[in-house]
Amino acid sequence: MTGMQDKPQPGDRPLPATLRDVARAAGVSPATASRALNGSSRNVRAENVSRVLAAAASLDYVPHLSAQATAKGSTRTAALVVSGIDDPYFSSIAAGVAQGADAAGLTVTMAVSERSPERELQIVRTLRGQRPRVIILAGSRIDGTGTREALIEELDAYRTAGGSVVMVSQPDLPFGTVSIENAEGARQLARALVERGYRRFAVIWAGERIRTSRDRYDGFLAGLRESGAGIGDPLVLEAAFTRAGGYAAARDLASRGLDGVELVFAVNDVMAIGAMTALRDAGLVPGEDVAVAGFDDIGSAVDLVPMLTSVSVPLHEVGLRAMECALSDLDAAEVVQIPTSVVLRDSTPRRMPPAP
Amino acid sequence: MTGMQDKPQPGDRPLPATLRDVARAAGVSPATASRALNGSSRNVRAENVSRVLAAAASLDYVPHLSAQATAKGSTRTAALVVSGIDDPYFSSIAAGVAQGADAAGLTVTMAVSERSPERELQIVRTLRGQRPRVIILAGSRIDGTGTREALIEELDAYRTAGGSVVMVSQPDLPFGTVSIENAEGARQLARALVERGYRRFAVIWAGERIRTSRDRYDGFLAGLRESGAGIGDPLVLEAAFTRAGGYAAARDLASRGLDGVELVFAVNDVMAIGAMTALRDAGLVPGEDVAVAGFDDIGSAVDLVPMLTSVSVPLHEVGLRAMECALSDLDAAEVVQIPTSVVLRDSTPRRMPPAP
DNA sequence: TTGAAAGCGCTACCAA
DNA sequence: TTGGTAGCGCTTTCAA
Repeated sequence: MTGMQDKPQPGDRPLPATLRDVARAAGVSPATASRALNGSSRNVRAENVSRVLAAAASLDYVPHLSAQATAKGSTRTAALVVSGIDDPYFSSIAAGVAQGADAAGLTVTMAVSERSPERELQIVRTLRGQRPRVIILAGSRIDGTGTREALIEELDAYRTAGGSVVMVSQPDLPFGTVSIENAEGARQLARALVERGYRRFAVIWAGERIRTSRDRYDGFLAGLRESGAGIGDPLVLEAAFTRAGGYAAARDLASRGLDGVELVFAVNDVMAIGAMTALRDAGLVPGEDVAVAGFDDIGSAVDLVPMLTSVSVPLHEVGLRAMECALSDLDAAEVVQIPTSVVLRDSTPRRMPPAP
Repeated sequence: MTGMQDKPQPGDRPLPATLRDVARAAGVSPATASRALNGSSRNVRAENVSRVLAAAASLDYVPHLSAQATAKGSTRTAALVVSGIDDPYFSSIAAGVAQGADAAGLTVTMAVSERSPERELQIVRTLRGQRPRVIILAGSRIDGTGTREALIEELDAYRTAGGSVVMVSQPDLPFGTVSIENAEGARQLARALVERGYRRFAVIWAGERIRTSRDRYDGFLAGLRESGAGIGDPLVLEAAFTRAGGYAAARDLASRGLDGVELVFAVNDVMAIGAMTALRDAGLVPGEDVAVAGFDDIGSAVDLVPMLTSVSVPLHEVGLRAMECALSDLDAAEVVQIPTSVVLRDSTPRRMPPAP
């Protein structure tokens, strides 16, 4: 014992400063301090404003956002739900969302559903408790899981309470949607490929229950059929909606000697990338022995060999627009169409017609 | 006018149900309702628990997290700061963090600093107001920006208030750190490459001010020097810490005819990928005309042609461990080392010694 | 322009 | 085991 006092020194503040501390230090009431810090500071005497600001600075005051939220009844946060963040598709969208949120002064909370509709539903439920200003759902809808109605109900309740909901690429739900022209993009891709001379196609998709997968598949098929006669229905391979899925499907195809397929269309780029690697692993040269095309035009498409033909989707913009839609409080079921465009590259070289 | 009443119907609840509503519906006090819903429900009669639960369910009650947070003085959130989310390095870490947060029942809020230290500082400040349980900083430190002290001060205040801070790969700050063995990994890579027969190197880095860049560069240099005589100092190219940076640097190198360089080491994979594309665009074949190596071993390294030699960093695990460290409240400046390992692939084939 | 006071929705203490 | 009550930190009437 040295006789030293344990009593905190005057400047010792173990606890973060509260608004009351600031008010006291500035010699004003908490009400005035509050007004000076955010409220329309028009009605606070300039001198007091600076006193409060100075006090806040010297006390290292940081407003307690939760307290603010309870008092005001609203937060400054946006919630984003993705299937998986380590996927170029979602991380690009997330980047756009983050940018939009930042511009609007919102904090973004992110949740990962791991492609499970049940998990997604549970996430939305938790999110509701957070009272975010907006909820953006970017994961692709999966049909027939029985969670659809529950999800709609949950989101409806959220919206009724004043929140705004925006879906990315799921126009069949009754909410504002940033919709990617999946079918149309795939259709144009098919036509462009036929024009390049391809006739025998394989499509790697993720089944009809994944909305995005189905739309792109349907569009591709439509494009082929429109292209006139001489084009048989494509060989259809179902696989997981991931790189691994694309790899597995293409490996199987290769092991069967390609079945005469000239071009493999995978319904997204990561699947296409997996497919290209699988083909190479099977001793085939993508772009020469068999062409490959994808969808999304993720950034790395141009770093592949051969560069990947794809359908360009401005993913970053999709995220940004989703945020903007949410904030501009558009009509419930409004749909913003994001156009896509075909980008032909070396993975689908022009094909010489076979000798007659 | 139809004479219909505007008065809300009995079951009409435009506002979200509050705990009081639930309590009332269950015929208990708010205190009991609160206990039934979360508090150690040991001391609530079973019958009341079920009454409350039923009432909550029927009213679609979702607890107001902000209110909870103000009352309890603590939240269930974790904050993650990254340089940019659409970068495989950060999105993999983010995935790990998200998984860890999920396991701990935390919500994660994500902020993007766009590689600006000022922005990062400002983000941390805002984050503090959120009172998250943990803050994880994953962006690489940039020296000499004058924000270092301010950042430390901010984080210290946060920690004093009970939060826990974990940095990813920035062991020079006085906080818990998940440290990647950057120097050691690069050193071993250099040795392995020398062993494969390479002698003339170029290094594409992002300058000494970016800590990660410097550590990897230093390690690589050390590895070369240890490898004995006959190895000149590498050609050094500085570029942005991005794919575009790698592209630009390699383009310049190629336009100078490679200057005799046999292998280009880029201090991260995205730079290496950009470099490979630049070399190809210049008519060179990576892996044949010039070898390329990167660092991080991001997932797509095996989808490149040639497959990219790299130093493997378990990024997902890094994120997960960061979360775990934060939650296990380890000593302030504890450092968890994440080992790295060299992965040799086709982009650096064994090199035949030149004819004597 | 200002301050007192009454909340916001929830938790936690203290008696009962 | 329960309910009353006093907060948590902030905002926002309502008077002064």
